[in-house]
Amino acid sequence: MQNADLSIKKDDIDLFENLTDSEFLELKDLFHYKKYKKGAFIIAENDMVKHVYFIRSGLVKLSYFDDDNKEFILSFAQENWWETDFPAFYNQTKSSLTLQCIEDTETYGLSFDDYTAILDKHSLSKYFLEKSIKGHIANQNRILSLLKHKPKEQYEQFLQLYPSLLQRIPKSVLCLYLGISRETLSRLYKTR
Amino acid sequence: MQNADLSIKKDDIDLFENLTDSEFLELKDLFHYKKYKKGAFIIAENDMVKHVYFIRSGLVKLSYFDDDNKEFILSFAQENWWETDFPAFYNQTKSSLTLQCIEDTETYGLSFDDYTAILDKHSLSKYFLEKSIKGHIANQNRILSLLKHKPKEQYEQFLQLYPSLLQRIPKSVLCLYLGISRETLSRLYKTR
DNA sequence: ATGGACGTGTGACCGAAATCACTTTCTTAG
DNA sequence: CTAAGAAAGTGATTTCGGTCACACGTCCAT
Repeated sequence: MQNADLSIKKDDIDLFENLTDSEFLELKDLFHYKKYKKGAFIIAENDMVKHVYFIRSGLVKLSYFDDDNKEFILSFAQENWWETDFPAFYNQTKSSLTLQCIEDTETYGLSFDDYTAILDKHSLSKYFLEKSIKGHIANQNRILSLLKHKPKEQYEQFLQLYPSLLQRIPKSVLCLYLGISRETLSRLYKTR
Repeated sequence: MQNADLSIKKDDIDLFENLTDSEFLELKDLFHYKKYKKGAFIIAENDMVKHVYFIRSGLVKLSYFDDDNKEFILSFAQENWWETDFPAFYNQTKSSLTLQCIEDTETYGLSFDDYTAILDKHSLSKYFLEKSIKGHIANQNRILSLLKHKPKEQYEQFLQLYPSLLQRIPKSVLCLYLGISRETLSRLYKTR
């Protein structure tokens, strides 16, 4: 009924938190709402990657598929994270990764052109820098965990860092993120 | 003889490229030059991490040592990269990582306070964002490589991405980055 | 020049985790 | 409610890469 229900609100994206009302009004129309069903692809392989996506609700996985179609999960992204195939997004080329929903997911897409256009405004680059640093730290933890290649420790680190995600991600998917086989993962949490 | 030789120049750090002369003059004294010998620690374990370091010349490694004092290398940083123990830097706490020189290295240190103070000036946050995104993409490539855990592929990817580094890094150090043993690494490039 | 530290190559052995094959349990759509 | 498919558990087997042990070469520093 009310159009207001469909339009973006100031508290839909944490990016808007520090903006004045007029700054918010200036930017709000650049963020395009879209809803995806569980299993749907936000980015499919070889898509042109025109947007970076803010996850408003739900859970997605960013994956690479090798020549044998074996899947490797680069990251999970949940509420309040920005995700996309960054190499493809930045170079405006076709994706070599896929972004697929593990749950029903709501996103706000921001196009590359709009992204670059607004970066200089209202300390948005500072906002994205903070997000990026957080991601960098998370990635370093992940790398360290992978370097040790002790399945048990990896599982336990994941358990410790993201306890809530454990319930939302099937074990058969988690193992693609941890880099261990489904079977070893299955054997892990019973022998203890 | 000449003081000028000791003071920072505009082309010492790519950060200054897009600044006017007056903007440069305003900032230049915040960057503290320091020279390290090969093997020296820029950050030792449990140091307070007060600075982020711009590598002007040389090569460093960012490492974690586990309880058995086994070393894992999170990243190499060479010319024109910024490096530090980011979790410790951002929280201004003691480092759990070490930053050690593989070669004689020249750095410009920027303190946390100065860093936060100048972020809002002259689109510096945009500069750091770009650096951060590049790091993010590099990290994702690394993660993917580690997930596959095929020593051969990992070595070849490193070879492809950083051919010049291969000559500068001892094999016994490279293996700590690739997450494979010195012996398997040694056997790799002969069987082909 | 020589001895020690360091980096590297190589063989033998072993074990942890991948793979394969199958069963059981849990979901979900009709 | 039930059938079909997805997810998860489990045993048997194999294999890749780690560990151990030792040899060899090179580069400084005394």
